[in-house]
Amino acid sequence: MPQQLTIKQIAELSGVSSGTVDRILHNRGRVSPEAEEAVRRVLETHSYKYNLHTSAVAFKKTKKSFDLVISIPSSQKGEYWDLIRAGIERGLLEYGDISIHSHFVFFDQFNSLSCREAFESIATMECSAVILGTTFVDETRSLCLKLDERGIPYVFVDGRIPGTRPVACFLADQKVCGSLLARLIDGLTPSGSHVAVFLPRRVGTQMSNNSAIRLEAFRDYFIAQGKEKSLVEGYFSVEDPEKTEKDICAFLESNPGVRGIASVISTGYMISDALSAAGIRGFHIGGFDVTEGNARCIQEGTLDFLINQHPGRQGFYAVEALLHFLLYGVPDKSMKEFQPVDIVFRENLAYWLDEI
Amino acid sequence: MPQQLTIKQIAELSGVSSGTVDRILHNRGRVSPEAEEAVRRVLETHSYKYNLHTSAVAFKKTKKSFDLVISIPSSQKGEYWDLIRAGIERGLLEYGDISIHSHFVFFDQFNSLSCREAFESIATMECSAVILGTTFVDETRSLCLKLDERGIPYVFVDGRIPGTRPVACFLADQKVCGSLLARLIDGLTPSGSHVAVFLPRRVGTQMSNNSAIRLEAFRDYFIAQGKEKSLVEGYFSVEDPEKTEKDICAFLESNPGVRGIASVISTGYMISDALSAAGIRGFHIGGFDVTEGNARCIQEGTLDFLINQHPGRQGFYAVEALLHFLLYGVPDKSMKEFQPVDIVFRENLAYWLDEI
DNA sequence: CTGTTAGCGCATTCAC
DNA sequence: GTGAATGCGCTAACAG
Repeated sequence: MPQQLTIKQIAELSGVSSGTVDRILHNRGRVSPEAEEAVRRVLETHSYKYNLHTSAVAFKKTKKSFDLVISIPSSQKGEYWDLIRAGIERGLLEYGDISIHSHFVFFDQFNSLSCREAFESIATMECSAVILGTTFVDETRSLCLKLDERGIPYVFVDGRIPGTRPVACFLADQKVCGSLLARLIDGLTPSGSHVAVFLPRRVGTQMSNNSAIRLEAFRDYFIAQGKEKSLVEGYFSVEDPEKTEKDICAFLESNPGVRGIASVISTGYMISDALSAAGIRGFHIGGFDVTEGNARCIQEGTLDFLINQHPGRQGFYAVEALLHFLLYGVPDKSMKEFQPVDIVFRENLAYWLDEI
Repeated sequence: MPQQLTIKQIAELSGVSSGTVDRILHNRGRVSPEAEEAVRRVLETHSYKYNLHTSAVAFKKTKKSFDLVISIPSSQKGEYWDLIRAGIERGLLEYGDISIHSHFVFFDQFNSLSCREAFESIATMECSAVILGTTFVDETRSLCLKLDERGIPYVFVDGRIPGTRPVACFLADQKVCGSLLARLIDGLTPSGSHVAVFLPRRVGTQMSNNSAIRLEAFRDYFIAQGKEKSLVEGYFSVEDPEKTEKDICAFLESNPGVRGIASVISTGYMISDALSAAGIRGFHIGGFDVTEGNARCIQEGTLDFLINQHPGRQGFYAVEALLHFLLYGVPDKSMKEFQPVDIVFRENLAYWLDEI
């Protein structure tokens, strides 16, 4: 058990004061080269592990208070973005001993104008840091440029935007998601049958970047498998259960070879519900994320599996990462951008239920 | 954001001192009913959230030092129990600011006598707490009774023993493990083919309890599926690659319908390696845990999937749970006995590689 | 039984 | 550019 040195001990060993060691360890500047050299030499043979607890305690003294602005899509209770929101709230609660004022600005994930408006209001807002749900690329980039100018740090949840400089981002590797979706639905369906991948039908909206990557990886899997099983694409309305049902029934009628259905978005339960309502059985269905609707269908047995991006954790980590940066001025190196995805069947659903 | 009260603030509000509030909040006794009543009344309208950081800092002052005894099976590097050991070490390191002396006592997981010897030596050992790998039921129970008498707390990793009183235990739900194994291997193999479940062949050892439960759940799955796919059982030597190869080749020759192989223990990679060595292809294989050997085979593509019990996390949590109990005198309510299992394919293997 | 208080390790302030 | 001093909230020891 190697004895952990404290700042004070390092100070003694190197013949400087603890204040100086602190300045060196945290790159706060205003140190002479000699002092730095002396401390570096001690650090070569001894290890310093910064103590989260005492550090947090000491920070409290400053009574710093942060204004966090969080802008993510609005969402029904128990749906994807609502789970992210809940994760963010958990983070705020967990770090409740730091004084944080949070301000949520929601926008419509299917309406770029609504996002633009939200982001424009944020651009001039007085705040310490921002958490952004990355839905619309151009709007996000435009806001980030302004935040960069103002020196306001930001983190992304559920995406990454090229050309921006976030403190951190938390998302699932969408290629992995798409491949797993393909692999699992392939496994569930008999050889020779067809597999359908379903996309949301929506007027005037382009597919989200995440869905596009998933879809590509999904296709790649089937291409790599050769022509053994063919892939067809369908669209379904996510606005109205009756329209969904009509879309899906029509599709399945004109594609009789299909046995497996994969949804690249988190509203797969709507497909299950549509089939149940129409009294159709015998299809295997896979989707994304342990949302309220999906969990119900898994329990009912009308949905076979989910790829879970763990949205709550993404939100939680976003808060953690941002606070770390606000407190220490540097990103938390231990945090990983790509979060693991869980594969969820009925058997192991229970582990994730307490998040919805 | 509801303002969190500190102990001092509660003390002021209820007209007692902070020491008294601390005694009440942590059930340390020696308080008058009146004081308790006054504080309870304040707590009805205000919320107190105990501050992990300051608490941890304050504890350091006491310079309490704990002697932990950890007794788990010995294991090759990168194998199952070695990953648990590594998780325990990570825990000890993470809490390195608390002074902990750890003492490992390894035993042979296939030799109950070795376990008995190890546990008997522990029974009289001077220590603050114990972590036990639950391999042999009778030996463990016998030790726990003695520890109970001496008031020494203990936690289990990888199991649970009826009739004992551990502070916590960390394991995967073995029924879930067995069902998932069955479901996944079923999905990978064509209908009409057979599936083999492989058990370790070992002289004079009964199957471990975990394996037995997995096997039962595995069988149950196929029984519930009807007779569509039949299940056969095979045994393989885990001591010597050549014997393994001979066992498996002999088995597959006499069971030509088999297309899928499931291992109920974490040495599934030996099956993959045996098939590779024999130049046999075309089988789907599933096993347990992201061990070194299994991870390699997943990457090579000779093993299809793993059910990962996350052994490192189990070990880590064991340390956390024990320290929590040692410091606060009560079990950490937030810790769950059943840990989630991960389903691992080649696509998402990367997330777990840094643990081996 | 109760109140008071030292000090855990660190971040910050402020004389020097 | 530097170091001494302060206090974050809590635990435990101790004096009453």
